[in-house]
Amino acid sequence: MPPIIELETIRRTQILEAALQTISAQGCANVTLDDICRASGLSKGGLTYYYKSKRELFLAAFTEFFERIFARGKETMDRFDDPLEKLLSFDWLYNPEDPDGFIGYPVLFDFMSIAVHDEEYRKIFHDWVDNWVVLLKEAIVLGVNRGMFHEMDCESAARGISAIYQGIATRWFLAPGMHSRLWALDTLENAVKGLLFSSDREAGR
Amino acid sequence: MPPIIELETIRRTQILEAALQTISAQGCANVTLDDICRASGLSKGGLTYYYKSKRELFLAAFTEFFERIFARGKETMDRFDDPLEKLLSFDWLYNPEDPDGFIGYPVLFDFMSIAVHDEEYRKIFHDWVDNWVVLLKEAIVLGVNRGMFHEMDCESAARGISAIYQGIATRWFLAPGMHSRLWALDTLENAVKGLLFSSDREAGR
DNA sequence: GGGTACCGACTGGTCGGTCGGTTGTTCGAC
DNA sequence: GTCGAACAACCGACCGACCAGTCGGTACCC
Repeated sequence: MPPIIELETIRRTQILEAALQTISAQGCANVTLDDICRASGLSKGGLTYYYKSKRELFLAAFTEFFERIFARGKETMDRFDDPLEKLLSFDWLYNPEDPDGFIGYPVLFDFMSIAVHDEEYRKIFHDWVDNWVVLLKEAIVLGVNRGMFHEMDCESAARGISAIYQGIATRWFLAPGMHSRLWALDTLENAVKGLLFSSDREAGR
Repeated sequence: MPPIIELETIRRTQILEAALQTISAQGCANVTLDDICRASGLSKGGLTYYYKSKRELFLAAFTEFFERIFARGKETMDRFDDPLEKLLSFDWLYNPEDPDGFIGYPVLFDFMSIAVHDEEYRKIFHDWVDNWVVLLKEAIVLGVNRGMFHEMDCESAARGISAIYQGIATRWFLAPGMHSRLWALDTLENAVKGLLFSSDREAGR
């Protein structure tokens, strides 16, 4: 009788989880394979059995990370019906109590600094951004169709909102003493409204 | 007769320049002292003579970097009289031809990913952000005094504008194919106007 | 007995830091 | 005026720590 869940699946998620935790806590540059072995409860040989190289493991870990964050975002967004509320539903990003979100920042920063010099990493980043854009764009189109927002280049606006989220998040996370959760939410709302309700905005990019 | 410029000053800037170029091109994690030696034209011994450790050298390089960028921003901003124009004067950030700005992105990304796990780095980041905030806040206060913007918490708004700049810049740099210069400028303008002209914005944070 | 899953000692390469040495310059003693 | 001591500026071979990847083994199952 085969096991209900593939052992391989268990091990791989176990390893990726350990990798993400370790990367988040120590930063990519300071993570050794031995660290991940310790965190995952496997030996070096065991690790190598599932991931042939450090690079392969890291790429898998980051991919897993982006999938998780995106799933979380989509899930939260789907809870709202109002387009504007959908677009502002990512306040869990600015919640230090939130385990998913908070652990993610160090991972994201590490990822981006690597992506600068690495084509394959950059590709993952692009895909991730594109996923967000599709999601946000749907909400914007919905708002336009309902007459809440005026006509606009919805994709550009979606990219803008996504970028603004990240900019605010960066400050909020790296300098929390000076940037409160309230500041983050307030700034986000006004900036997003600036994109959606600006009177002189044209449809062209 | 002593030399007109201190030799030490020449060497130190020579080394820091080499370090920044190398970091920008290869990424912190891939930079060795030998790389910087090669780039600066000094030997390992010569390097060590001026900077006792890799960490000390890197901290000095990053500090130098932040000073340069800030000086550049201030200089550009001072050219304008109109407060709104001042606040939108950083379009050189979104110019791939600009040597200062463009080389800076990889450096900034590297810096932030280290700052996550390093108190001393984080301190430098905080100071840098604070400098920007002071600068932007002055322009906002000016606008409020002239009656162009309504009353608001000028510091919060300054922090918001600064964060938005960075968010847009991040996307523009890391995924240039999907985020044109025009998109960056357009998004920036609307988001900033959202902060400055929002009707329901209160003075409290 | 062959295959899957895993172990952990070992190795080879890399890199930050060290250190003995060299060159050139200044300056006081004679 | 010159000798040499002291020092600043710099060189580059070397060392030792660290670490990714390897590989011969083991245990268990079919």
